[in-house]
Amino acid sequence: MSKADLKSGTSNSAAMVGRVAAPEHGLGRPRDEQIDADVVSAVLSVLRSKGYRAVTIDGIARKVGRARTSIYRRWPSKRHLVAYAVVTELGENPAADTGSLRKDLEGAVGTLMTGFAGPLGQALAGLVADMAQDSELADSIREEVLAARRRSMRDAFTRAITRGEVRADVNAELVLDMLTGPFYFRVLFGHAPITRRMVTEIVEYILRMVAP
Amino acid sequence: MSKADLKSGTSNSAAMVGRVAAPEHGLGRPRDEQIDADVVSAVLSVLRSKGYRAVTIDGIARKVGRARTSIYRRWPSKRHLVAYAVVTELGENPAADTGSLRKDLEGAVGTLMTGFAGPLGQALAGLVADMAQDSELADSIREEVLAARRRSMRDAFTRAITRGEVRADVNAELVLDMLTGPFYFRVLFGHAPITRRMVTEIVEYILRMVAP
DNA sequence: CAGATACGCTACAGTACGTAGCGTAAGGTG
DNA sequence: CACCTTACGCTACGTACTGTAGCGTATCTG
Repeated sequence: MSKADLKSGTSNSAAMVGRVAAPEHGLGRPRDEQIDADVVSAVLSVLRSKGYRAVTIDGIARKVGRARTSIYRRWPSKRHLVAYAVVTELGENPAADTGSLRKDLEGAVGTLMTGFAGPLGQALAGLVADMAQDSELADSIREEVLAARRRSMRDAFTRAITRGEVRADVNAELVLDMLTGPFYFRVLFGHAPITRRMVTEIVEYILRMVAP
Repeated sequence: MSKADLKSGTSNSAAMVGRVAAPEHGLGRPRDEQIDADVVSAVLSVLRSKGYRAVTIDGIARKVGRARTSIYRRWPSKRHLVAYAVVTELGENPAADTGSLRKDLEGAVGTLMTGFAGPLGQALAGLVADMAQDSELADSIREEVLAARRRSMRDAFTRAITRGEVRADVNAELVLDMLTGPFYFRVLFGHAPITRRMVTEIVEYILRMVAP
């Protein structure tokens, strides 16, 4: 599945975080791909250093030395742009299968932690607010930020169940939320730090919880 | 501790979600308390029906038939107003002590769930975004929305430890985040519903996890 | 009565959003 | 080569909301 095929308000089937598509018949002056790359990296840079609110279309345009309209040609709004930038940087999430539930989970949760240390962590609060008023964007973000990780972790549990390491009747959705929810919770509310130790500790607790 | 003693940007010691204080010497025309009440209830009503973004100072003022300036006289900004309204409606959180850890937790988590079904649930995403760029407001909200509940739950665990129902070496902060984080997670991302069954189930899982 | 503050009103300055129109640039196709 | 089409940069709008300021009037205390 490639990115970049979600038109302004026209979702086809699966919600996606994407750019406005360029025409397909190949006529006319082609898009300057450099602009896409520069804009995305400028957004990530501003996110890191000053947070979501500091990202403005005008500011990004000036930063990359382009016209505001060139940005609106690609993304219908600021929230789409930020979502796209963050998802692009997150990249794919390979579903690890180490044969050990503990290692599978530590891997998945570890990459989550790493992601939260970057622009995603800075952007998340703003994106969550945008999700609350744009259900289509909400679908996209749930799909591209949450779903892939959840699938791989769910699979890890399934494998562990067949190996007999985990009770067969666990509520996987709830367990996944207990496993990852605390990271989202902490990054959004800032009441406690997110550490590497937290990763091993929470996995330890989850394992104890789901043991037969 | 009474509300209403946090001036525009001047916090005294403990961060609070409050109004701008009226003068104390009793001179001059007194504030019309009716305005405070009307404004707060209008905010809660708009939160319920249309969400955080739909709350605008101008809209609230027109809805209660008052001048915008009368609102700014009481709250320095929209985010303070919304935070105040939500916290006011949440009310106090009595730390239950039923003698049973299970019941203590089900009670505390149950009221959290109930709160999320109301205006707080609608406001949370917006408030989280505001917290990210206003550290003073973040302190206030952490204190008034999270801290009281956490304290009472922490106490419940402490009592359970002395009764020998819970391992003495549990990481209370982490366990609390595993207990409540999933609710925040779901209300903010909407990937799964928050149900009454979820309350009993998550408490069940937590109990299994912290058992000696 | 004088002093002090609240209230409503109007006006303003600022920020950001997203849209529209136009001249020019840069590719394809006949 | 002319022609079509689209991208780009620019300028100008229109909209929405924020938060502040000044002023006349209302309402309290002493």
